[in-house]
Amino acid sequence: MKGPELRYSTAERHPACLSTTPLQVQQPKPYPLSPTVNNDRYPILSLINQCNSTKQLKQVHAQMLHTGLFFYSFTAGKLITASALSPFSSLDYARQVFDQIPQPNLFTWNTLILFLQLLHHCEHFPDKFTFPFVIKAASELKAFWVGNAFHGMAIKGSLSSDVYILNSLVHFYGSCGDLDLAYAVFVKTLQKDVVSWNSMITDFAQGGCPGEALELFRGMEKENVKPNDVTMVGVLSNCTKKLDLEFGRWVYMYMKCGSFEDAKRLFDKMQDKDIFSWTTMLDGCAKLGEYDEARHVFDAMPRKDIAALNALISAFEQNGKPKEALAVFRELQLSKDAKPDEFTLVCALSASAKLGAMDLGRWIDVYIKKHGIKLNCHHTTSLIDMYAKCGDLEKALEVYYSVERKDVFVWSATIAGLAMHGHGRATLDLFSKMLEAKVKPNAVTFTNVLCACSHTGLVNEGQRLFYQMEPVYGVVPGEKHYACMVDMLGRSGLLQEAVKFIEKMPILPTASIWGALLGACRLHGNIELAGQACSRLLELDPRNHGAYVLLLNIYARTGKWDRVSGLRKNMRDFGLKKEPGCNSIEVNGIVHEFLVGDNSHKLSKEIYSKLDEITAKLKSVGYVPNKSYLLQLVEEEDMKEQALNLHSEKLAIAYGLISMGPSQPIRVVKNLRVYGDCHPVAKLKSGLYDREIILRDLYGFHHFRGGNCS
DNA sequence: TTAGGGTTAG
Repeated sequence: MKGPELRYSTAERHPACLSTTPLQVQQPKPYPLSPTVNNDRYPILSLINQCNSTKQLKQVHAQMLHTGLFFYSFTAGKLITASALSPFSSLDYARQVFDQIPQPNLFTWNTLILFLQLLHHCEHFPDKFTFPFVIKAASELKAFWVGNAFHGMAIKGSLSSDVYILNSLVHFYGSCGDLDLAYAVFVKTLQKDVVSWNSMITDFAQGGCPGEALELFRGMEKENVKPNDVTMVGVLSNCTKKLDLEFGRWVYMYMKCGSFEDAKRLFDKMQDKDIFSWTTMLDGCAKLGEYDEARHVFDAMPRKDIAALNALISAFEQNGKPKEALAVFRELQLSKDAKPDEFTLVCALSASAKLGAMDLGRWIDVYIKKHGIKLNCHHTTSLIDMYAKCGDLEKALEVYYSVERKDVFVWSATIAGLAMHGHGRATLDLFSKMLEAKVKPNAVTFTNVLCACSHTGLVNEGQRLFYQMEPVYGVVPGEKHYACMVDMLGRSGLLQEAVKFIEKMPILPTASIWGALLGACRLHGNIELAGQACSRLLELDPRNHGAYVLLLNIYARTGKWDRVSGLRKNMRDFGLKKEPGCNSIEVNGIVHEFLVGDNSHKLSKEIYSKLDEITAKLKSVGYVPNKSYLLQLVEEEDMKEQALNLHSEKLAIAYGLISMGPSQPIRVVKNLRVYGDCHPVAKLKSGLYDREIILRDLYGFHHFRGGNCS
């Protein structure tokens, strides 16, 4: 909200404002233009410089409004500087210019306006205490020309060796994105203090030059400047924010056991570290995968607030550890010190979605309603995602219909929900509605839509959309989209088209693209092409277990036993092991996990006797295990698993049958693909026990009801 | 007087 009475409130209270006739004071000459900013790129700047009357300036002003240049802070800033500091200056006009700038930061603008008034009305030249303030204001506004002019004025006022002013300028040029100028000022600072180093390090870190930041970080050590918490927090949080993990890990190692007096100890020794520093440290450790260290930091925190808890929960949640995330959430639920806030709820919902923990998800939904928390788009998206991933598409759609505000995240989550439940047409319809609502789709939206087309055989529609992505919607197709297209063509049997598509792609094929082709070959039994795709896939991803197994199968089937033994040797050499199949089921808000042949559950005995009962029942209705699945599996482990009827999903379903009420649907989440005879068996079970069974695997949902699969 | 800083979704 902006209003004139607010905007000028500070300025109008200034005694100088009582004067009606502006004083004419000698103005400093404009500082020469920075050599790194090209005047040709902004011809308007030359025009501004050439003006020698307010009338001319007004003409330029009008032109800037017309072309939109007025709405860039540095061109607008230049206009303000020109109108306020030029020989024909008029502060009233500068104010008018200021008045037209949309949503200015009131405080910083007021600082500048006050400064300009000071220049107009005060007979003393601003001193070394004035400049850091106004340069800071210019930094916040990223008003290059304004700050640049201050730089010139400071030089003119013989203040250019003051370390405070120089440090401010380093920060200023950095925040305007001019690292060269920032560095030039930094180098010229003769008596650098820790703030000088920190400013420049931060400029580099935020300006996308982590290498230079690190170099400087080392430079501090050489110069015997002791880094402080600002150094550490700045460097570490910048690299984790950008997920520049290599850099982050480097810094982390440096901190942990590095040569420079051990920065970790520095952190431990810091006297005045506040909760921000602690949380940054915690977040940094967690994001770098040092969970034990993160937990350690968390436990050592003298005071923990909700943000610290959130940092821990979200770090677990986003690094494939949803179970650990929910464990922390449970601690929070039990503790009286802190209450979950909107961040916590979003993280916990997301973790519930990943685990298929619908009881907890529903609890959060109720919590939100009970506490009258107004849904924002983050909540809405997470709720839709949670219900969809827990298998309750109706509930997900209910949330979607219940909210008015829908951003691209909300739309994309709903589209993804429809897609994962196999509703291709509905996905496309929703996508059209999204366009009608004038919400611009992004890369993720397209991945979801293309995925739906691929899974439901809507090849023409998918292709049409894919080729519209860039020209119509301005979304450049990425690896995932190309992989979707390969999957779409391959799945529908157009294997040669898929190969041609890969050859013509403007990007180099990645492992996931060969993986998509491989999947299609498996589906359509094209052994020759599968062999080629496998080889390419293994070149790029030599540790891909699935590709090895498939290639082994191909060689075994075609009798190429020498190759089989060669591959087996490779696998042993690489120490490759299959990712263990794991199924989870949530009962009364607790997620139980089962591995193959698992007997660690406390009700293991009951589960296995239930399994026997199920097997007997299945036999009695004439079920015969399909041995053909065995032929597809070369690995002994898989054979054993299959032969012993101990697939982990079977254990999970058996547990569901003994522990849940007869009307409750059994929801099982599998970390891999549902395969073998588990699908037909689950179908039979849903009929025999009159239970709804919902199986989620890596690729989507299988709903079983009354002996049928949707 | 100057530098920095924590947690959220598809």
